[in-house]
Amino acid sequence: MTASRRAVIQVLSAVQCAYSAEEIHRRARRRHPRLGLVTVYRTLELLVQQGLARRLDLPGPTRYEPTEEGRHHHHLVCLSCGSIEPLQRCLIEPVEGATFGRRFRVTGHRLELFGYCHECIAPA
Amino acid sequence: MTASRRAVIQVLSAVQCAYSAEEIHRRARRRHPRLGLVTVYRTLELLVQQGLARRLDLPGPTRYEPTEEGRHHHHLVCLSCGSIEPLQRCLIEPVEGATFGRRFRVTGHRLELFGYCHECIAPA
DNA sequence: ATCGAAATGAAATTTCTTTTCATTTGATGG
DNA sequence: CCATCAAATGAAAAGAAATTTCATTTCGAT
Repeated sequence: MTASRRAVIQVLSAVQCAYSAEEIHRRARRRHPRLGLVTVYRTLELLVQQGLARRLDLPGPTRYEPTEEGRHHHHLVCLSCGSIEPLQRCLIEPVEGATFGRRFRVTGHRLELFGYCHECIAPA
Repeated sequence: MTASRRAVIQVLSAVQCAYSAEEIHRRARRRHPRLGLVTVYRTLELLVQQGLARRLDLPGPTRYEPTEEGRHHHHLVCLSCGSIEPLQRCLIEPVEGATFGRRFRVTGHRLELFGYCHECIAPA
């Protein structure tokens, strides 16, 4: 456990929803200025493999968020401005552990709802 | 309507599930060999905006598929080999048109199930 | 056929991510 | 407390995916 990792982990755990590696880098740098972006990528990769972070493939850069118990949520992605809001309710039937299709064993899921955020519906 | 677009549209409409721009390019080239990858990107973007294609952000390159009525489906993404299978059943409650969270208006959704495909569970 | 706007393709560029490699760090045992 | 050494780091370079630029071509309406 190095200072670099600690900085990344600290920032990520404070994230509620969907930060890009660059955003995490910018924030973690405040604590640890010599931190390289590469290390952020490597640490995030590590956390994903350990199940501590989730990776979100959305339009634009890959985003990450912590996988805290009891904080399962989905995402509302604005098609106009690209903003992302969490949606606490889970809208799907439990699928983890189930088997589908051609004997495909499910271990996780990801649901994104696309549409238009409040700002974009009613511009200031 | 140009020959290039026709080639891309023809290939895309034959796709059932999740092709990358490069794959579409390779196939469309068989009909129209001077077709550039750039035009494939541009045409796919156009089709997405017209609601004729759906864009899938998954690990790796962005994938595309036609949005044919009555063919709504989700994806089983193998975490081991990266293969993608369609899942015809829709597991979520209808959300199109509904409003969630901070007055977010939903127009579409995307569900991906992650896990391990038959091949990867029981290697040959 | 002719014209003009829209579309095209090649090349260059940008964005995001990963690899390489010399240097630094930190846990471990003396 | 310090020496050791594998693991981790960061800078630079490389690589993948997607976009922009711009001169040329194509389509379709005269």
